[in-house]
Amino acid sequence: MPELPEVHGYKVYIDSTCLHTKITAIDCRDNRLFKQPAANFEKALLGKELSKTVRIGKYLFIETTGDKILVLHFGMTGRPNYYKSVEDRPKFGHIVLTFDNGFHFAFENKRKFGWWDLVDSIEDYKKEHNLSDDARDLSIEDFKTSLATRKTDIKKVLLDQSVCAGVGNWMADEILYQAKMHPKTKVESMDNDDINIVFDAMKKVIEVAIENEAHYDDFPKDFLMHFRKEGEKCFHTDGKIEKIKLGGRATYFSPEWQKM
DNA sequence: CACACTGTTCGCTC
DNA sequence: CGAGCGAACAGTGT
Repeated sequence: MPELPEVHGYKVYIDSTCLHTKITAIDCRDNRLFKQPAANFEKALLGKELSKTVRIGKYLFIETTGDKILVLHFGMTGRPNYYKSVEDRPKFGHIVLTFDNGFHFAFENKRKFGWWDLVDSIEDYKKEHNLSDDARDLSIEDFKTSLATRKTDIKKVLLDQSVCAGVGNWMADEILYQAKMHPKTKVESMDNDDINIVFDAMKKVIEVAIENEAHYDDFPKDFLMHFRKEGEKCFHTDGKIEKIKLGGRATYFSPEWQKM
């Protein structure tokens, strides 16, 4: 669920709610969501303020007035929720920060694949975890360099966070639909034009999704998201949408529209 | 009820 | 060392 456009929305949401207010409490119901001992988070956050957010792909870094930078990953089912009264704590709000204005920030995470970490440097973290530049800012040169050494299906490569950080399963399908390219196209078989087409489609999908605040219903009519389901009708060909497994993930595409 | 679903990480092979 | 692959992870929804 939360891919680049959603996490972008979460960043905007957090920027407009949680910054520049002192943190007075932190509560975590399940320490497995913490990549470090809970005491580290208390030490790094209590009495501090969140000051600035930086998003790279699906990772959200939150700088603080303390020494540490908070890293949030929403996993597959995460979202932020800023609320006023204690009884409004959302059901899956497993981690909650309380601010000295009385409001609370819940890190909702239904399936607990999300997590928090603490780091000293965003740049170091990006290097250690092999994250590319955010797909929204990625240059065509870097994209081409990444693809040059790859020998597998284009869809799998699009999902690689060291190639275009932020692209997830639905975006990869949408990018390839917009690019009229079969998801199993081998990267090594793609020529320069093919790569440019996929790159441009990626940029288009990102911007359209962000403009529409990742609200799929508002996407243009020719976007796969409206019929991304087995047996549905392709907007262009009226052919049926097919479902296959690629890299262990459900992949939807229109065989008549997307050629190898 | 068994399984699908989602993204990252780990362990393994080459 | 780096690419590629598949399993593991959690737990709700179907």
